[in-house]
Amino acid sequence: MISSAARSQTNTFTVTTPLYYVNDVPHMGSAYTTIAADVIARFNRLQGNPTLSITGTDEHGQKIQRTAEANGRPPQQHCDEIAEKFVALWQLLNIQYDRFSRTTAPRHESIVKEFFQRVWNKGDIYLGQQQGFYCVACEEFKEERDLLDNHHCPLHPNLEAEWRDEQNYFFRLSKYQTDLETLYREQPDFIQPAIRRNEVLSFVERGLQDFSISRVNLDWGFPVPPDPKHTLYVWFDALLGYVTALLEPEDEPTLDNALKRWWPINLHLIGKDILRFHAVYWPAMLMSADLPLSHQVFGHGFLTKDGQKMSKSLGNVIDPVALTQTYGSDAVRYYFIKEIELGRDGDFSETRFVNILNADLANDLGNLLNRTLGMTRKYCDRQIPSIQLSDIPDNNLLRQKGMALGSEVSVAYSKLAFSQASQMILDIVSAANKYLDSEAPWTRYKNGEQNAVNVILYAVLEVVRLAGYLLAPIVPTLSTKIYQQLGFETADFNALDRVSQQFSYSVHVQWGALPPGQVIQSPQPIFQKLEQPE
RNA sequence: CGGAGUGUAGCUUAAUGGUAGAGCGCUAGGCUCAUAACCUAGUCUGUGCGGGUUCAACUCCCGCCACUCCCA
Repeated sequence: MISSAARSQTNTFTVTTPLYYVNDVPHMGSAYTTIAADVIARFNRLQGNPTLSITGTDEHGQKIQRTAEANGRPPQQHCDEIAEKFVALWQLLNIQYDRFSRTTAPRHESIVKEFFQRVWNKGDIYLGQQQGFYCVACEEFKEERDLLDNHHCPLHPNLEAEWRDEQNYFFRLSKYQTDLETLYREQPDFIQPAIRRNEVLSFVERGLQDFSISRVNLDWGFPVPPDPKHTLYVWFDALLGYVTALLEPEDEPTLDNALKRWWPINLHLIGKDILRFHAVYWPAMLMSADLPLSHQVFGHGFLTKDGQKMSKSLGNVIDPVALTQTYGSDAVRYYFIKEIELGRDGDFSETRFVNILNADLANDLGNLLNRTLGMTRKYCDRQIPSIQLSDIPDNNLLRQKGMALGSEVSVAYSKLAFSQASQMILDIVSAANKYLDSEAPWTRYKNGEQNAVNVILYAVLEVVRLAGYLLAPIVPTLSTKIYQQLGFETADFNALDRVSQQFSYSVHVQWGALPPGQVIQSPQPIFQKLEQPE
């Protein structure tokens, strides 16, 4: 949960996705993390908070070097090509990031050097001997008992772990055992959700060991400053990519410059597989460098497809590019945000995907707007009915729900309970459909009850407006269409800095922000129904 | 081997020990303002398996099965 304590005084909000490893093209899991991060970033921008959204790519390490070699190209070229694919996917998914941090960027090396020096001066780095089997795919040393009989890593059974006996530089993680335990105790929200926190706690309780932060026989990475024969371990440099990302483009790459505005980071949104790096190693590194810690690490769940783990060998991976090209960014964003509770594992089924989108966005919400605008055009001369808010009785169900909705949904967003937020919004939409049916404004119009018609139509249009506004972090393009058809012609929820001025959160999250008399546009479907694949 | 978690209808999911609800899907009826939509009803007769505690168990206890994660 992002409590108010987890915000800095100026209300700035800094969120990161992982810097994705460029070993392969982006997969659905990366897209999922990034969508969620984009939603919380957009929610903060909508509220008018200065927001910095960070993503990027992690490009060093032996695995990258070897993949590039296998493809017959220099590592940098390989990284460039893959990074480009990430950029393209984020654009396709309508992700609004502020920084795309690449760990091969020259300015990143400056930050890493400076940070390393601080930790070095602290005496937290020493030269030691590391022996063991090394899985290049994991970029980790493995205990022999954890390997399969043939010395293959269980996670990468087609790859033999390599015996290494080498001098490495180590980071004194063990020194921070107590400080970390204090952190987890005093700041219980630091790791979310609770299940992930427990995982980390039991890991730390067993006792932390220093970890190796350098490799020899590896060129693709930054040299260890005091000993260039060694190359810095990929994770040490990758985590610092978050810091480099904070630099303004024109800044000199120094720690001071990086940390002056957006530090500390409010939220690291990650997949549960890289929890330890973010919840243990990273805060310890920051402690060593005497820097304030990030406020929260949230480890979300994994995705399955049709109930099965996705894997290349099974050939059942979701291609996020193809999916988005087929169904559009709003659809993809909505499905993963609404149908899967962040933090729990979730399933993707294409049948379900199409069903849910059609039911929620085309039928319930889209058609609600469409039918109500149609009546507004016919019964109210294309204008939002001119009523006083007080004309809607206190016991009007939509009014009651509508007045409560804004703050309830805000709380849900703040807790990263996106699924709950969208569910509450869809609930009021459903209530509006029932309301229309029971009030039957088409009959009342024929009976000459114009005042009643005005009240009914206003209440329903206002529900749609409110729903559109509150859904904007999730389905910005859809929300834009809703606002424009309601007569807010310049609305564009993909331009949130402007929206937060023009349609301020404090006003538009309230019941009754729809201006009576405003001229509506002709109704157009805001979400075309999707078709089931063959 | 150890530790943690999950298992509810065809699918996704709710339920301080107290009538197992909802949404999607499917079927029928209604309505006619609407994107074959919406509303209502029905269907779906489901708590992984076996014991135990209790007036009462999805919930607590024991064992088993299946799946997931952690074990540097």
